[in-house]
Amino acid sequence: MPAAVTIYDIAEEASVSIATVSRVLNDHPRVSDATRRRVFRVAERLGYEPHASAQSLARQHTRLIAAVVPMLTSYFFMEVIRGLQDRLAESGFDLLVHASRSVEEVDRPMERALQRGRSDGLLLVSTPLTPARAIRLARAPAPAVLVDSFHPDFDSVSVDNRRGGYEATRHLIELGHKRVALIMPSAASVPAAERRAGYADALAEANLPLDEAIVFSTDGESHGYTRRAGYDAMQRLLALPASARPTAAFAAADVMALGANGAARDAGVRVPEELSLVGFDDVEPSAYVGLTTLRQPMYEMGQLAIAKLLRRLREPGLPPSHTTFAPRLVLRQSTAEPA
Amino acid sequence: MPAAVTIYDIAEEASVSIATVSRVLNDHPRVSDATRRRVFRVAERLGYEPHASAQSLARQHTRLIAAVVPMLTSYFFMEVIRGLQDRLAESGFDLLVHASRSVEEVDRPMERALQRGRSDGLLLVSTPLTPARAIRLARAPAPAVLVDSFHPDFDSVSVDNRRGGYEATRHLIELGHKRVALIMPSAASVPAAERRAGYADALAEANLPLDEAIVFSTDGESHGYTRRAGYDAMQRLLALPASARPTAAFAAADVMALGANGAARDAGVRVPEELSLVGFDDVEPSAYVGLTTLRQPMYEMGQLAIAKLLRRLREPGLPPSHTTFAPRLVLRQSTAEPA
DNA sequence: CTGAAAGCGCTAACAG
DNA sequence: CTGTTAGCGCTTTCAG
Repeated sequence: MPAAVTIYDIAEEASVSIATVSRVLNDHPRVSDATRRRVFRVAERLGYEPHASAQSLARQHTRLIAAVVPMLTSYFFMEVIRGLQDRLAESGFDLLVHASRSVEEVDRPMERALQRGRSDGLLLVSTPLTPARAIRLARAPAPAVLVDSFHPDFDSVSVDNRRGGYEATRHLIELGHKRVALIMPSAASVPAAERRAGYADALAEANLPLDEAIVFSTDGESHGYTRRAGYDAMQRLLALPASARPTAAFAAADVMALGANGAARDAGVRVPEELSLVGFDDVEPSAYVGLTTLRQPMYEMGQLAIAKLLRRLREPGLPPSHTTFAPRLVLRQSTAEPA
Repeated sequence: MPAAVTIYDIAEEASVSIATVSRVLNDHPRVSDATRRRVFRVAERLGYEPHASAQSLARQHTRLIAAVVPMLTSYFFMEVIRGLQDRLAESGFDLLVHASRSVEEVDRPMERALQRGRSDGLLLVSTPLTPARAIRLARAPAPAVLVDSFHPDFDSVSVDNRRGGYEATRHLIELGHKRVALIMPSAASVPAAERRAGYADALAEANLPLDEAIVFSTDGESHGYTRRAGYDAMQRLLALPASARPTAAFAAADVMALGANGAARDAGVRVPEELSLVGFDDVEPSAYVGLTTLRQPMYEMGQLAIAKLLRRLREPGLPPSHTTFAPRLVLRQSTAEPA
């Protein structure tokens, strides 16, 4: 590898000082057109490119945005990240991705992302802001924006989970279902708990009882947002005596709905003829399978999150800005009137 | 934000020089246990953390690995990235992700990733190495490894596409199909062209003619790796007169197979009863849909790619190392004997 | 075992 | 308009 060319080399070749070189490279106004051109030509000829670390150190910022994301593999995060990327591409910032295996293990990557000189701003995705984390974030030099979670002190972008849970359940009730089950991940997941509250709202509004016997919640790693957990829950549901069996189910996450759908199919129970099913998220496979669900605008959430972060980088003094999207009911083929 | 603490602060508090502080922080052996302890305690108390850019500049490396990936959104890439991440997590390196909208637009992100002082190594995913790119990479200070593409001069990890295409087609032929269509993205895509070659191999081996009328290839953006393109291809296939219609199809990518499957369903053609279908990749939705396909070990490919890169960082002189995985036939419900 | 000092490559006053 | 000179925060000889 040929010795890297620095501004000193350019300065020498162009017979100017390094200060001048730096000026033209950062197109500072106070430079004569003649030298400007000369320096540019030399830089070009030598194939100069600035040294990122040196610039970061001198400028005291990195042009890097860090995203901390649990379980990178899920469709939800893919979409969010796609939104981030697209919005970021126009901005000259690059993306540093810190993934963790679960929501619990997010602190280490977060710590790394927060390290001095690592990045200019932080995106915390789907990570509940515990008091400890809030304190840590508050005294960090870089601003943070929350995606899919909320805290009064920080910019955030999220979705109205309670309302989504309500609409999912109401849709089922309006179709005529009197007994609708809830399949959900661990109640320790804040969004899940909110969706459950919405479920309860809809039931109450329709004067339907909330029967804990048909609320299937899952614990374990990744808060139970898995196809497997949905599959198991549906098996339990189908094991209920005919008299007690619900005619519909709201799964508080599409992955779970997909698993539940698989369990129904394996048990020979037809969806929606014998059982209606609605999910939450609208991840890609849901379209293939024809799952009715509540759509979160994941891509837009990612875009907006970056917009907010860039804005705050520009104007640090702004009060925290919160945006809550309304989830939208996407009607497909997994729901129908009860038999 | 409180003024950041530097090694100067620690040095002062601990009454030593910054050189000593630096030594204990990098656990250099030649330091007395007494001062070592003292410095550590002060650093701890002050909540010191090193400045990433300053370290990078002084050390002349970043502990960052850059991955350049087209169409980040696809499941294939997410799995690869998950492999990268998991293997990376143990290593102390962080991941810088550069995404582009398509294979063509990969040069800009690649350029950024290659900038001096940006990262220590590069992962080029699913990007054909044109001569120009090969030259660029060869004179870059950072080593690169290719994932899902090949070039003799660089480490690479890929899959035997030709063999996969061969096995997919042979599977269909062995079931008794005499007329099997090929649904593929643009032939400009190298992996697609290889899979097509495998398709031709299997046909030739069985003394079956290769009928260009039932080879449906797609052009356009993202090389046609889309659900839509698969859908359209299947529509064209189904529009063929009954006598000319194939009884099976090999789609050279799962996304396309999924789209094709949708088109069949929409046309009332049952899979596999009336038409067998096999895909390539084994992305997640394929399992939901029951698609028979050829699996690429995406996660493992990602892991291995990082392993190779870290290895090369350690031993730059090594000759290029190439690994080719054999795709594995995953039997599901989309293939059967012809009616 | 420890300190002084010279960088790493670039930016940004401050003079002129 | 341009050059000199301090840094940015850390690592690493080189002496001692």
